Parts: sequence; structure tokens; C-alpha cells
Amino acid sequence: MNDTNKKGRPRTFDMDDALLAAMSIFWTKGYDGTSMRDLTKAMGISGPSLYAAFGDKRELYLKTIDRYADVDGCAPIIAFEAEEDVAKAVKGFLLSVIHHSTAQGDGPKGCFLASCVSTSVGVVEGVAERMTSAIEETDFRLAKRFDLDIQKGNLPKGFPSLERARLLYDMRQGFVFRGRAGWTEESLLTDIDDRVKMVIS
Amino acid sequence: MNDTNKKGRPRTFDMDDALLAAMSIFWTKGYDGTSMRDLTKAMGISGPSLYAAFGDKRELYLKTIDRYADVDGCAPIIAFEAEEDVAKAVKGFLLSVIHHSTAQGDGPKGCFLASCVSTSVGVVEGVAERMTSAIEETDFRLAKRFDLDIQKGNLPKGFPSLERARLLYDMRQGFVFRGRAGWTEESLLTDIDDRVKMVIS
DNA sequence: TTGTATATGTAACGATCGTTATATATAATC
DNA sequence: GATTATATATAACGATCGTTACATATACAA
Repeated sequence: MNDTNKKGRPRTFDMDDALLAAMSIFWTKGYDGTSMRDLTKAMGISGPSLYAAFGDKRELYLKTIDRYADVDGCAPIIAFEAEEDVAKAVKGFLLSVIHHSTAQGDGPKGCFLASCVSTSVGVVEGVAERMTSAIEETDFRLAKRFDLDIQKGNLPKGFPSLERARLLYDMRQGFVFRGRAGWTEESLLTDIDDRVKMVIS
Repeated sequence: MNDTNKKGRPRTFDMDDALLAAMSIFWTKGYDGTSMRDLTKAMGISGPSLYAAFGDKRELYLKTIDRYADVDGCAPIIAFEAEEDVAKAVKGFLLSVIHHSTAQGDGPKGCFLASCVSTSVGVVEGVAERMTSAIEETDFRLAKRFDLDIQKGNLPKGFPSLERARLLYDMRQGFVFRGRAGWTEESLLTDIDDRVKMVIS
């Protein structure tokens, strides 16, 4: 079943591109704040095409969440895993979080999951379960890197990986929160060296 | 100028009660998610009465924020200041946060400021400035209690009050986030003893 | 060429959104 | 009682919401 060999008029847009465009809009405006006109405009398609390809607004929203979960992850996590030294990795994670929480103009602010939780849990059916597991997976993913450093001897044997992973992720929510509320990047950077120490000691 | 001595038909509802009712709705449903019908229903008044007393939806929203700022504060902060022992105070703060972030039924979840930041900054003009200052004031308020304990000798001389106040508040955002996402109260309680140590040592 | 199947664009649907005329009810003031 | 001022209730406003008929365009299969 190749997509190129199916009957009917072929699609004139790329579904994944459209999905990413929709994600960006939901990310910045939230679920309620995003209108179908916002979506069709950003995705470059008309209403009926959207409905034929993705279903209604809610289904499209859930698909952007699933798409996000399938992705490699957001910039901070990638930065966290790319850096060799643990301390620098934690710091890099926080720096990336702070930058993306305060950066102006280029793309949506903060964390997509944070946006989903705050604007759609309890409003859109099907989001809550996805969020619980998505956050848990992120915890595990961060903890996994700590475990690896325990094996390498960079962290002590009894280091509570999962607990510190949760702490790191919670710190992130604090920065995202303050960033959205108007804090500048500089003002958020003042404490991070101490934060790093808390996470890895 | 006594309210009882003014001309015209007197108001049949209490303005502050109505304001608190509106706050509760905004708190749970967010700004966009709250309709005027939701508001008039919860406040027990008709549309025109609402407009005459509070202005439009946006003005009403800003008034609920100002009302919240004028209040003594939310339950966690009160718990934090009421407890004598510092360690117990921090723990009490976090326990209260976790409880209010996961409690079902009785009133809105989480933190009103968190709801405002995530649902209305960038959407409702006038919110951003209020949020920045409101959060800063909360930081200062938490730090003040630490300063007091430094004077009493319960905390070391060089204790970084403001920094730890920010940390405590950021931990709160993490718990609020997880609570909204579906975490249970029990699951959030696992790490808090270590969290307390981080804040006060 | 003739069907069949899918995608597209236009245009409009009913519902709900925030908001407001309009008319009526209730108080203080003259 | 008459006047004036404010609050209330009903009802409706235009705008926008998410959604969908409908007709048309474009591909494959026969």
C-alpha cells in the first residue's frame, strides 16, 4: 500500500508538515484559544481538507500530542543527553529551558506538554491520560541518563536518579511558568549554578 | 459616601461574593474557557448587572486577579507562615500545595496565578504585568520568613533566603503541573522529605 | 472514454460567543 | 405624589465558533 499508488485525487499538502504547523499554533495559543481559522491558515489548507485528513479539532489536537511524543524530544532534553559531563548536562538542560521560556518571536514559548496540561486537561477528553504517561516517560528518560553516570562512576552508587529527574523536571516547570509570566532570561539565570548542585549532589 | 445612602435601586447581590464566584470559575476553566453564561450563572446575576458592576469580561478578570492579590494569600502560604518550625513549615507548604493540586471536587485545583499565567498571558491585556509583580511579591514573602528564621538562629547566617524562596515556589509549579496532569496525591508525596532538606540546607 | 474514489474550494449551517437596547422595578430626593 | 437615578430582566444584536453540504477537480481502474 504505497501512498503514491492509491486512487483518487492526491493530497496537495504534506500531512506531517501540516501537523507540525497545527502543533505550533496549539502550543502558543492553547486549545480554546486556537480557532479553526487559525489552524487552516497556519496549515495552509481549507477546512474540509483538515477534517478529511485529521478529523475534528479535538482529534487533530490529540494527533499533535502523539506526534510530539514520537519526536526525539524537546531541545532541553536533547541538550541534556548530548553533553558528556553530568554537571554541564544539567546546566545545559536548564539553560535551554530558560532560553526557550523567554525567547521572543522564534516559535512558541515554554513546553508543549505544559501548554497542553494547562489549557486542555479537563476540557479535551483524552488529554489527561496522554499527559500522565508523557511526563512519566520524560522522568524516566532523564533518570536513565543519571543511571548511566552511576555506572560510569560519575555519580555515587546510591544516587536517587528518578527523584532527581523529577526535581529537574519540576524546576523546568518553574522556569516555564516565570518565563510566560514575563521574567527575562537574565533574571532566571541567577540561581542556576546552585540549582545544578542540588540536582546532582 | 455610604453605600446605603445612595440614590437609585439598590444592588441585590454582594459584589465581593460575586467577584469570588467569578474567580473560582476563571480558576477552573481559564479565561477563554469561561463563558459569560458560566459567569452569570455562578455569580447569580444577569448579564447587564455584571456589565454595570464590573465592566466587560476582561475587566472582570483583572478585578479577580487584583482581588486575589489583596487577599491574605493561598492556603500553602498561610500554612507556611503559621508553622513555627522552619522545616515543618516548608513541609507544610508542600503538603498543602500537593493536596490542593490533586484534591477532587472541593473548589478549583492548583494555583490561581498558575491558571492566569497559562491561560491569559498574551491573550488578555494587562495580565502580564500583574503576574510578574504578583509572583515577585510571593517570592519576597516566602523569603521574609526565612530571613526571620536567620535572625532567630534557626537558619545559618549566610542562608540564601530569596534563592530558596524561588526554589520553593518553583517546586510548587512542578506539583501543580503534575497534579493537573493527573498525578495522585500519594505519588507526589514520595520525595517531599528530600525536597524539604534541599530548601532549608 | 467511462466509472470510481479521493481531495479541494466555496459557501453556508446552527450554536454559542461577548455585548447591549429596551423596558421595567425600586430606591432616594424634591 | 412627582422626579431622578440606579439595578434588574428579557430579548436580541452582530461576530465568530466548529462543522458540513455541495459542486468541482484530479487521480486510478475498467
